[in-house]
Amino acid sequence: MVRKTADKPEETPEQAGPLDRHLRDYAGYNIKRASNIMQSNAAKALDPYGLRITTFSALCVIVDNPDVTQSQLAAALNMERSNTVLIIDSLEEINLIGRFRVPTDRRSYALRATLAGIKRRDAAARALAKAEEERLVNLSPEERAQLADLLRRIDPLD
Amino acid sequence: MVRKTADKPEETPEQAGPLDRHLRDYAGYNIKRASNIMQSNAAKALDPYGLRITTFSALCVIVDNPDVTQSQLAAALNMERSNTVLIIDSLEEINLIGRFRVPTDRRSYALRATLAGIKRRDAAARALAKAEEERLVNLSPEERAQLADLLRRIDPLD
DNA sequence: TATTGTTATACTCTATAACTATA
DNA sequence: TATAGTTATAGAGTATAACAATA
Repeated sequence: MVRKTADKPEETPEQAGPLDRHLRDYAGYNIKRASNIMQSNAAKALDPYGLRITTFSALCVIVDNPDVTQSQLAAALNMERSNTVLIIDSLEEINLIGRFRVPTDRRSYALRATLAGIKRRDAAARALAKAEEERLVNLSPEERAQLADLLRRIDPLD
Repeated sequence: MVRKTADKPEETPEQAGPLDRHLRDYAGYNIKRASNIMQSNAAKALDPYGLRITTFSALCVIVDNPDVTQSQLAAALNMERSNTVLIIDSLEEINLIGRFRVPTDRRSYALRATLAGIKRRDAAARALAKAEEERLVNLSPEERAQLADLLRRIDPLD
């Protein structure tokens, strides 16, 4: 790799401002940065409960929707069916959920949370809500609702 | 793995609404979903220019800040120094940027975009802006500014 | 001692293709 | 044929530790 020497270092940048000033014009860049912060914050909050963001999300859907199938779960969380398998496996291994055969369609499994799963979800959900609360302290309730609304209009969800 | 049979399938869910209704109360969940959409949209827009999101972001910073160092770049993009290396490598391999030794501090490299790098950045930036425009068509200019402001208050940036 | 760039490594998330068993 | 779950695999992003060269 041939590397030359900087013979004429720029004394002042062409334009003032932060190094990423151009990127800040992109909604995707701002969303990604905020998302990274929220994700690492959430991961830290969930870790004491033995859950990652993906396993917590799946557990939430299963607790709230008894007998949901893996395909339905994948669709709800906007992920590939194949990627749900290991997530479900790890929740089943620690006895937070169970797979049950559906008599009327033996291809699919009905997923149900155990009592331990429900308790774990509830405790983790409270911890996560608290962690988000601390992180979003700069936003009023109205602003948080507004943020959710704007984001929903990027991702139609339903 | 012992799997039982669902002997009492729930006819109706405990509560109405989408499967992920509980998760939608979390800002992190909504941000992540919107972020995924913006990211895949951006990746598609940048692909024809031979750039990924990470290489485009780095190229942007280098074009706008001649002689930036790798450590400064890492700090600006909120990433680890070690992870900039391969990104810089790939930009250098296709001759969009160059590493130049700094006489006053021989530990660091000054990064500079080539003419081709500047042109590639400009073309890719236009394509990305257009792709975002299409994706954000449901948001007015005021709402986009508001979104950026709310996100910035989650990620203080400066 | 501290910093810059680097290498190696590992973990997670994501995406695709192909397989099986059932429908 | 089509669908549900599964397996294998690969790419990308992210994080940590340790090293050489330099300050």
